[in-house]
Amino acid sequence: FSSLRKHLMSKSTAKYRKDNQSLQLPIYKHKAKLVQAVKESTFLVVTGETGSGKTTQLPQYLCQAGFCKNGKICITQPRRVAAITVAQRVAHEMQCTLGREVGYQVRFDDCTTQDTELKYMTDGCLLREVLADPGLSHYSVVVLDEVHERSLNTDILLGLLKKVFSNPTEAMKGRAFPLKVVVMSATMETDKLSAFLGDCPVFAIPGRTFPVTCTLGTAVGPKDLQSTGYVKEVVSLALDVHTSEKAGDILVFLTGQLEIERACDLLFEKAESIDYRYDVQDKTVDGLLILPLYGSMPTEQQRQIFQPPPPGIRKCVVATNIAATSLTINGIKYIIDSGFVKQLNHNSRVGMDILEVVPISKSEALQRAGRAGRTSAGKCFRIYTKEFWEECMPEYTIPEIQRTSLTAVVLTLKCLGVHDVIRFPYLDPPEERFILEALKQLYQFDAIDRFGRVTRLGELMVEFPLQPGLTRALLKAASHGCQDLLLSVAAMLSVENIFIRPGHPDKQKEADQSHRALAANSGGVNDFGTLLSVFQQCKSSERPSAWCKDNWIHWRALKSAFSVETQLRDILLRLRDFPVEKFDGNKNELFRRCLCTGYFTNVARRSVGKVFCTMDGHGSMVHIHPSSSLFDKEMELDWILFHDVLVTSRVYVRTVCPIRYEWVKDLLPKLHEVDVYELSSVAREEVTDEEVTKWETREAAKRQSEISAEDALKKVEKRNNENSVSEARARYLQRKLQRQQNKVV
DNA sequence: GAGCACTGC
Repeated sequence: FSSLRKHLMSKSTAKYRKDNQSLQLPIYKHKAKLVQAVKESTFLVVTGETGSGKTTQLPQYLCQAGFCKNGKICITQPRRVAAITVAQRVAHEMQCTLGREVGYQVRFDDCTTQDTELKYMTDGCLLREVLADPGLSHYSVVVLDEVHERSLNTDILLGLLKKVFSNPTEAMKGRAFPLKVVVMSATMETDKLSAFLGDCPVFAIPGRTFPVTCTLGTAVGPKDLQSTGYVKEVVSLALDVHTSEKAGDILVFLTGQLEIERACDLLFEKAESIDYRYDVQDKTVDGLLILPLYGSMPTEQQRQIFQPPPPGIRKCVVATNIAATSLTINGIKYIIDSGFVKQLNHNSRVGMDILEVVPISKSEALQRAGRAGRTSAGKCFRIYTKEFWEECMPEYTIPEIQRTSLTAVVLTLKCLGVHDVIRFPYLDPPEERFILEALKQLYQFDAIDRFGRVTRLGELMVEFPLQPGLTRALLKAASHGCQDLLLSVAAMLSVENIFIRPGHPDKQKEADQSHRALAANSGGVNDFGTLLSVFQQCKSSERPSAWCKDNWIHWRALKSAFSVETQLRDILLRLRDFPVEKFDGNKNELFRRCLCTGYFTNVARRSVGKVFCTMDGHGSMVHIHPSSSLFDKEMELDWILFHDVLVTSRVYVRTVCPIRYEWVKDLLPKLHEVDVYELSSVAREEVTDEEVTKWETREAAKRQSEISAEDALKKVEKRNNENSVSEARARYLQRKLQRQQNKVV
């Protein structure tokens, strides 16, 4: 006994010895009560601002309290880097090797072992795990962190966990020990969270941040909702701060690469004209270091941002929203907030995703301001007026689940046995038409049947970390034995843009020329083929990174495409269980036919001149984007298929491939045969066998009067484009006009 | 005749 005791004691002192830092964290005082709270209830909401130590300490407390005896403790994060860095820190604090007692799991990187007790992972990873093990049998505690960010995956996990306990499934009953759920969030909306989880207890931990004084401005009012004139304002404000405020770095929030480059140019121009001998009040500041920061920037260049500036020099980082959550820059004391953000919204009226500039929410504005108070008191200068704050900025950002396409989510839920996807317990339910649209698309892909039940194909599809359309095309290819072609194309389409297009006109020409050459080398007939060829050329080249540089291709993006391709290939090998179909034709045609199977919702036919009309039931008028190899060849085309849509001065389709009508002839009527309201009634309730027979009889009757492809065509072409796509375009044009006027002044 | 924020599997 004594030796065992000794062993345990040494374990607790060596393994869990705290350095002074963690004892000083605000959470430490609440340790006993927190552990008690977790013991006493199934759900617990823990709130605490940045600096409270909840992410690093709470899991350790639970581990020490014996929660690891039965199973692991997992802590989810919305981002990869966060999962990895937090795990590293906790492993260091517990003085153990990363990957042993403390580990992390993110896509492509599983750093855990059988013995891992604390597992930090991305929310997406846990969701995949739930698919394989709905009872979460390996875990004793599930901690959802950063819930206030409302990431799509976290929202789904939250609903699933609630559902599991409101109506324990077989999987849960089979558990040997109870599961505990801790939901951690910054202070906002905690009442709502607690109410959602059956009025569970809320535990508040004080944060350790410094006060940030905020001031409103005059540059942007309610009338300037679409204005882009704010760049000039932001620049002059930054210079004001620079010349009148004490030492401390500046962080400016803008919306995109272009805006940032323009602001940096302006800043550079003006900062050069400052005479630092006389103008600057704080004599410790001798100059301004201007640094742009956005996601597609090379990683090396991004790293520069974190270097402390030379003595006497003030750093001014001009960034996108990437600096709001993903990256933390030390030493920031001043924030300049434009009040806008670029956001991808799904529009179910036209069935398209539209990237647009919108005002940020009040909570987001607070978040931005908070970036100035991490190490000392700070100041935040907002360029918008009080009226703008009150009238144009919503309280909270609309959660992702309410503004994205739900096709993949609905399929995941269905595969988890959630039949009624409309009445699933969402913290914030998405609009019903978003769900119906998803059901319709899944039906069209043959992933679910008319009764909303997952088909064999749907079960296969859910295994792939891809957009459903791409998965569908890939599985079609696999059944024809030509998966190699689609594997690389699917990988290329699911990573960030691989074509580099620099800002300087000379280099732009050079890059465009390289890209055109790449398209021509691949046969020059379709953009999907170009992607395939780029993938193959780079992969077989002796020095792939050099090859990318020569051809203006993002090496970082291509590297991830290689990993994705390997992963997809592994999944395909593991499944192997799909029907094999014969096809006698050439490979090029087969390739494009497979694409049609996944993209028949993205088909358009040329109507007048260079304008194409989509066949998705909305009849939107679209143009081929100038970056496409088919641009300027429109008159030779009839039917096309495209990967995505971009709304700017026109509605553009990108990544295009010519197809033949015969290939989609049998698929197109699918777009019109199913009535979403029919699906809706099916979606709401479990279907009995009796009902199935009833439906099948009806369906048989329907099939006789089935709508022909030609009818579908006529139906679509009648519609015009008076919808929100043109609204979005009008907004873009207005912005452009204002930008031009701004330039003239 | 070009204007793609940020995540994630």
